Order: sequence, then structure tokens, then C-alpha cells
Amino acid sequence: MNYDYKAQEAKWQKRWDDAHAFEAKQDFTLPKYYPLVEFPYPSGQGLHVGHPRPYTALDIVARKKRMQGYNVLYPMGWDAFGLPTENFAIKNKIHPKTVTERNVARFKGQLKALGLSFDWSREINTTDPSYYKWTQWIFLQLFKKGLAYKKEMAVNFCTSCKVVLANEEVVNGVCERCQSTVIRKVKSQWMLKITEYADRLINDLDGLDYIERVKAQQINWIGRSTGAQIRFATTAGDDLTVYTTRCDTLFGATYMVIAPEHAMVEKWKDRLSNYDEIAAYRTASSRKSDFERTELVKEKTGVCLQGVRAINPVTGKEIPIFVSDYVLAGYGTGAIMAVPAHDDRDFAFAKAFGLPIVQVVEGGSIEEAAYTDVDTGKMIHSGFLNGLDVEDAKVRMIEYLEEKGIGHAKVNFKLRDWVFSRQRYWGEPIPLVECEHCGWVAIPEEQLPVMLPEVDSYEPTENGESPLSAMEDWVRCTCPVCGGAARRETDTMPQWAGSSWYFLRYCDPHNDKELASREALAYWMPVDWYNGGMEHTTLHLLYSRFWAKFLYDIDVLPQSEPYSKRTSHGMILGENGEKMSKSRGNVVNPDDIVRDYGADTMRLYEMFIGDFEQSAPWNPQSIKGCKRFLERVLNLTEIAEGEGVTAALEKKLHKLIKKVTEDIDAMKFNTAIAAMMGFVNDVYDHGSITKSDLRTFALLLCPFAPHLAEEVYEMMGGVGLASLAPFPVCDESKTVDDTVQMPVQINGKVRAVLTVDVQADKEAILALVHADAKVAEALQGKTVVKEIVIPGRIINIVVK
RNA sequence: GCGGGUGUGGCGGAACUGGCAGACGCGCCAGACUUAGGAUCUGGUGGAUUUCCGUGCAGGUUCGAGUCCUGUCACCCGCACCA
Repeated sequence: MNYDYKAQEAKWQKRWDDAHAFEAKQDFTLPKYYPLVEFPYPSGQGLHVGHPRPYTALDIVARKKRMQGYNVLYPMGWDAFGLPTENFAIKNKIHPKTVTERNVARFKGQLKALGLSFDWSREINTTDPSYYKWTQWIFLQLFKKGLAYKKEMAVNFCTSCKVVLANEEVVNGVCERCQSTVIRKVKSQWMLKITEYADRLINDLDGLDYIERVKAQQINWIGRSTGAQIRFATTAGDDLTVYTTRCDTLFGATYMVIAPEHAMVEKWKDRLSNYDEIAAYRTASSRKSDFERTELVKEKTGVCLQGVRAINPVTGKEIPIFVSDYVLAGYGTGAIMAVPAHDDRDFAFAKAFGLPIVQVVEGGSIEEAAYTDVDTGKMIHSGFLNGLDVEDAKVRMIEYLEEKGIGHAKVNFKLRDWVFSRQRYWGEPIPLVECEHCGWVAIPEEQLPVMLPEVDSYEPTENGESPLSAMEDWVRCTCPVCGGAARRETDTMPQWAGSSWYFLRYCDPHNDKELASREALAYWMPVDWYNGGMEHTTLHLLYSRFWAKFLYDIDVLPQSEPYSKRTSHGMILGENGEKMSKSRGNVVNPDDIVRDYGADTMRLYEMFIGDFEQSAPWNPQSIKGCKRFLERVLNLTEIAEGEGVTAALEKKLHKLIKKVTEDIDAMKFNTAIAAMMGFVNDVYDHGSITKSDLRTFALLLCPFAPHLAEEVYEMMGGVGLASLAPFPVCDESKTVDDTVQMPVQINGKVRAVLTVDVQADKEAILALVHADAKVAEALQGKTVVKEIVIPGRIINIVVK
């Protein structure tokens, strides 16, 4: 039969639209299911074959759940603010809004062509003022709770994009987007106190069904460490506080190091005979990017402070203080006690500067390398700690420090606060004004949204200020508190803002009173299954969990975790096994596949390509296997006859229902498809199938290849839409076989295969084994040592 | 260095709590139908060979190991001077 997929696709997509088949129902008494995929950034390139993989996977989940009677919310939208659009707009002199509309239209067309069952009535767009009104509203709540603050700080500045980047956006010292050099620049920035949520962001992972690598990566990124803060007195009469995780080694601290930017350098300026040298060192390191600073791991540099020394609080000895850029200003106290005997970096520095190395934990060979093992070795040369294990020594030392009032236990995090300002046009305006009298003041909520004004030029300015800063008329305003002269904040929010709460808006997308109604949030949230890329684990995923926790704290959201389950798909690689990219010339356009093979084949192939979590290379040859399968399914309609059970296939069909149902829940889409292929092969081998059984099969196939499934279902007399019909339910009793094939092994080698009644016990099975000619032949002249029978599985006879 | 992961035919990949390794698909080989086949259908397809060898490598546990344990190698991803 001729497989006219183009006509079929158009026909069924229209019928689904006409029936509003995939719209979530407003009935909150029904059992709900909320699967979610990350909404895309509508780039100018259009969809890439990587996009449909997760979309199709969760579409299968959504479609199956819908057929199983759940009220399903499977939404889609556009994360449309961002630099590429702005850059394109600048280059082509088109308004970014126009560019966005064009890109969205293209993406939407491509997604619709794939037959994805999104609820388009809930489509959202982060650049829509009715959406970003609420992004601004959330920011204001953060501001009001003191979680947004302005800070002069050295920030990462991309020399090409002319924009400040978050730490997360700097990869190997270059801009994540354009690969240009990133330098340090001091700017006043809005910051969000995500660090205040660090503990909860780690601890609450416990109850969540996230794949291991996501949890591990988040924990690693937040970087919680427990240690102690210790105060060292100095010869300047003040003191210097350090953070350490190895307070047990305090007796071995033979010098100290502070970051070049450390405030004490200025404080001690008059006492330091080599201040100029130190200042020069500081200037040199500030010019280096983070990358350069960390790249030369082996080469330790630094300057010894002449004029101020510290006193080790337990040995009473005076020790030198150095500045060195191996100590980071932003972590801990920006100062360390150096224990060269037990820290690799301190060891390298001590060797370079000829500093004393005092061993305080036995083990290793200190002449060659630092001994960093904490599990073996007792404390030595450590006064009251001598003889203790490292862990016990830590506890004892903290007690001592607290007794003496010179230190205490302390937890530190690698996680930094979130740099929230961007000096760009195409983002949400930050809804604040600066008043001469009142300082930073929030725009009253009823005046939201603060609309992004029309500007003449979207070009970033040479001085790094936002393009909005050039609009004097817009910038000048009055203070909402005192009515005096004020100036608007001209920075915009980062792209991560809009995506940090979009899953909430889907619950109630047209609400103009609240970001979403309490009832809708209570019903739909949390997201039941969220799938997205691993590249978003430390950015989007962490930010959105932070915002959800905040919204929970201020009683907007009923739950403190937004996603119950998080999975991640593998990448689709080019034919050559390399990552798909324009520069490698191995990009496959999904439009071509849909045109040449049809949407169902495309969907099926993306799912059949391999393990969903693993990356897999694109293979144009393999696609036709999926197409052949679909044609073979369609051709079954020509041999299908009658109603009722196809006796010879009954068990196979029920096993298939079970397999497909379980595999979808376990994300094993590839083996579900393989099983369906196997079943179709069985039907052809058998030569016939009833129309009712073929309808059942079509329903099983429906989540995967919905257009063809609808067609087959209709041809076989199915009533209504297959997409809305009940998903087949397996009758367990029909999946049980009467007999099993049991291999008989002799010394682990299969010598015969017996057909055995499922109910047969050991004795009955052994009787069969002994009666078997092949077995008898193989046992000739051998002595049986042992007979192992695992009913239903295998028989192994051990002989000599 | 730390964390996570992966090694199975020519290729993508299957294999439940240890139980016939290679499901399913691609490719390939042979045949059928054809003016034709890069369409379709049928059969075959891990390697040598009549009995073995085979899941990165080396050991171990077991009646039995792709699966468990010890060690080791290679590759991929994330973080990385975080004290």
C-alpha cells in the first residue's frame, strides 16, 4: 500500500487541532501529569535534529499518560531574550522583536510538523510584556527581601559581546557564546543571594528523583566544605583570619598567604617596606583573567610582606605572610594558613620560596611531596594533638580554638552569588530607580511591567553601559517614594531570569492578577518529569530551584521543589561521531527528514537511535529501517480480518503491551520500538491478525508514531481519535507461558534444550533430563558430581 | 587532582534480581519479482571450524560472570590553585 505520509500528517494534525485534543483540562479533580521539556531559545538557525529527541521522548510519555486517563499538561514556549537575537538585530538593522517573531514562527512550524502534542493554548514567550511583568515582579520580591543587592565587584567582561558574564557563562576563560577573551572589570552589579540557599539546594536534593549525574554535579558546583575559621595575631597588632579544612595541621602552619586583593594590604600599607612591589604584583594579577590565573598551576608566584608577620597561635612562632594569586579573594576569607607538609599547593610554594616544611601527620615522604592522606597516620609534632587520628585531631582542635576564643567551626561554599545585571538591550528591564534621597527604590507593582523602550541603537556602548543608558528621557524619572528626581536602572536581566520560573506560568498562562493562581499551582506543580540538557545543570536548573524555594518562602508556591524527577538526554552527534556544528558541516536539518521520510519515521528514528541518555551518531542509512517498519504496519491492514482475539498471537500481544508500557516509564524507548518491530514480524510469520488486535497494536504505537497509528486505527474501524482512546492494558494472566525452553548445560556448556512445563518441579525436570538422548550421549563415560536445577531457567550438570 | 559515565559483531545497539551473549534495526550475502533496482518480498549473516574461541585488559568468587569483587588501561562529560 502506498504510504502517503504527507497527506496523513496534514489530516491528523488538523483533526487534533479541531478537537483541541491536547489541551489540558481545567478540571482540578482529575489525576494530573505534568511532563516538561526545556523551552528552546528560538535561534535564527531553526530547529536542529538534537531538539526533537527530548521533545519526542516526553511527547511519548505525555501521550501515553493522556491515553491512560491523566489530565496532562505538556506545554511549550520560547525563551526568547538573549544575545544572538540582539546581535542579529544590530547587524541587520531589524528590531529584535521582529527577529524573535520570525524565529518563533519558524520553530513553531517545525515543532507542529513533528506532531508533538503540546498544548499550544498555553504557549508563552519570555519577551512578552505580560510575561516579563511577572519576571520583574519576582525580582522586586527578591529586592524587598534583601536578596537582591548592588555590589562593586570585579566581574567577567566579554570583550566582544561587551557584556558582563556570570561565572557560569565563562568557560575556560573565554565567553561561552562567542569564545572571545574575558577580562576582569570592576563594575557595580545587581546580585542575587543564591548563596543564602546553598544548604537547602544541596539538602533538598535528597528526596528528589534526579539522575545521579545531575545531583552529583549540583552538589559539586555548590561545593560545600566544612572546616574552621582561625584568627592569627599579627605583629601589626591586629589579626588575620583564615579558613581551613585542615585545622588539625595548625602546628605545621609555617607561613600565611593572602590574596593580592586582600584588604589588609591597604591597611598595612604604611608598615610595608615593599608596598610598591606588592601593589605591582596585585596589578599584574588583576590583569590576568581567571583562566590565566589558574592555568599555570605549577608556577607559584608571590611576594613576601616586609614589615608585618603573623603569629602561629599554637606554636607561638612568628611566621611570614605572602601575597600570592594562588589564594582566591572570593573564597573563604581570602587568606590561608599554609601547611606545606600536607597540602600540594603550599608544598610547591614553599619549595619555590625556600620555606620551612614541618610534618605534623606521620606518613609519606615529605622530602618529595606533601602528604595529604587523612585516613591513615597519627598526629606528630603537634603538642596536645600528638597520637590522635586526623579526624579526631580536627574535633579536638576546634574545641581548643573555641576555648581560647580564636576560632570556630565554619562551613563554606564554592557557589557565588548570581551576577544579575547585563548591559544589554534585549532583556527584561530591572524595575528599580535610584533616587538621590531614597537610594534604590522599587517601581510600584501596579506600574509593572516596566516596558523595554524603543531605542535608536541596540549597540552596546564602548564604556560597557547598557544601550538604555543613552535614553535620557527614559532614564530620568521621579522617585515613587519622595517624588524627587530619580534615574532608572538601565541594566537588564540575564537570559536565565525568564527561564527560572516559566514552568509556573504554564499552569495559568493568561492570569493578569498573579503569576499564576494558587489553585493552579497547587494542582499542577511540581513538574512530574522534567527532561533537559546536562549543560543546564549548574545554571538554569540551579537558578530555577532557587527561585522556586524563594517563592515558596514568600508563600506564592505551595512546594519548595519545582521538579520531582529530572532526566537528561544524550546528544545526537554527526555522522562522523563528532558534535554537530555548523563549522564541522555535519548538521542535519529535521525539515529534510520530515520531508523525505515523514514525521513518524523521524520520531521513531530519534527514539530508536540508542539509549535515550547516551549520545549517538546520526546514521542516514538506519532511518529507512524505521520507515520500513511503519509501512509494514500499514500493510497489516490488508491482511487484518474479523474481530476478537488472534489466538496464536494473544500471549505475544499481552507481553508486548506490558513491555511497551514499562519501557516508556523507564525511558527505554529504543527497546519498546524493537519489541513492536518483533511483534509485527511475528504477525507476518503467522499470516493473519484480527482487526481488533490491530487496533490494539495501533494504540500501543500511537505515542511513538501518532499519525500512522491514527490512520491504522481508523481503517480498522476504531471510533474517535486513537490519541484519546484508552491505552491498552495488559492482562498479566495472558503473559504467562505454559512451557519454557530450558537449556541443559554440562560443565557450563549447552548440550541440549528441553521444553518443560512451567509448573514442573526439580524432580520432574531431572526426570526429563535423564530421559533425553542428547544428554545421555554427552554424559557417556563421565561421573556426575552435581546437578543444579533452577526451575524455569537452566539446568547445569557438573561431571568429571 | 576531584566527581560522573562508557568500553559487547562491519555499524547503532539488546541482555530481568548472575542463568542459551549478540534481541531489534542498518549494512552485507544469496534468491524471488522485475526492462531496471538505490523499491518490495524470502532466506542467511560474531569468529574460526566440527569443536572450540569470543563482551577493553589481568586476576578472583561461583555449578555458571557482559552482569559481582580486586587491580588495570582507554575514551567521554562536568569541576578544578575552593585551602
